[in-house]
Amino acid sequence: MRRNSQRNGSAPAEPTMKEVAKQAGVALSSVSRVINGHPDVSDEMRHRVLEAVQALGYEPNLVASSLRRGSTTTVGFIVADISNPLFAEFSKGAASTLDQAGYSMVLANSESNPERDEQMARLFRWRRVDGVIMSLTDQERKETVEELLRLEVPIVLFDREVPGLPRASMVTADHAGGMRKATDHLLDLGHRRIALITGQRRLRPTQERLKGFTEAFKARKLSHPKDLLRLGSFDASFGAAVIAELLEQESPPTAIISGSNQLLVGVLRALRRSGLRVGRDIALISCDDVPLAELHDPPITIVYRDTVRMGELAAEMLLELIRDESAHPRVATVPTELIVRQSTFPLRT
DNA sequence: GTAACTGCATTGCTGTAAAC
DNA sequence: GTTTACAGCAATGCAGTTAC
Repeated sequence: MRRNSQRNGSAPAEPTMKEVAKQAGVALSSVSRVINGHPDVSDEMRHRVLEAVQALGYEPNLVASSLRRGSTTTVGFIVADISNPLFAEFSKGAASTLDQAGYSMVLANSESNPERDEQMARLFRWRRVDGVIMSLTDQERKETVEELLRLEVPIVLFDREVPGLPRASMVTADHAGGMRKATDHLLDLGHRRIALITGQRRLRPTQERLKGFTEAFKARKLSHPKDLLRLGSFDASFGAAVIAELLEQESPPTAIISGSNQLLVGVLRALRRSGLRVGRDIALISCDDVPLAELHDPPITIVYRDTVRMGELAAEMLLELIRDESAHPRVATVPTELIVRQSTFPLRT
């Protein structure tokens, strides 16, 4: 249990606050006040303590501090895929906000495995984190929801909705609005055979995107092409398989909307295999701005959302719930924007 | 099986000294 | 005598370990 290993007979001992107090000739509580910037400390006391701190090379023990405070000043962060640039940006925004507030972030990768969502949530409960930010792979999985209910700390969900969690806020994007803009853009260009490929139907972004997609058709009194809807997964492999299958159809799509940057990879692979060129043979819009979309030749039109800001918002909302037990959970929605690039074109009839 | 102890830092409360 | 500023004591947190 002791971290002062020399007391166990091996490496050099790390000085404790008690030793600093002894060296400075003051009480332990005075050292604590100096270390923590308490206002009721004289300059002379501060000087003596800081001198002892320097002489001994004392560094605060956060484990001991957490024990006394009942707070680890740590936030757990569960992402579905650590290699996804979307989550990298989201994490960046959250980490920077948490850092400014004196909190550390512990990142866990669920590998888009719903069981790991549950395991990571349990691990964070055991670690006594002060709050959790997470992007659930399956927002309806019973075991995961039960584990989240056992977490007695505030939660902020990224783009997911789990009814019944008492202290859970949500940060999301206007997916319906973004999809409506993307669909309108393609409809304006004359496309009618528009394929929508996105994740599982039970996930909130999928439901919202489907809503925006169908509304765009409805507003023009057109029926949306149900045979071109493919809802199943955000994986590249799903995107590739679905595009290969759609292109085999008697009446293939003239335009595709890909629901994620990972799907986009699969979509592009399948299009390349089929010999179709984006922006010339088939129009393509993707969701979320990643380097692939911008650097692709031609650059790909995207539905943009500020994921760094989403991360910042998630952290701000979590800190609100951590600091104020009476604070009510809330939903923050960031706007979406269509960034038009050369991957779409007027349909030649 | 269970009570006592351990690690280490924080904080409420109290005491003391100095200033007015 | 009262107020203010500051310092110190002692209780406290909790999970693992040790002693009985």
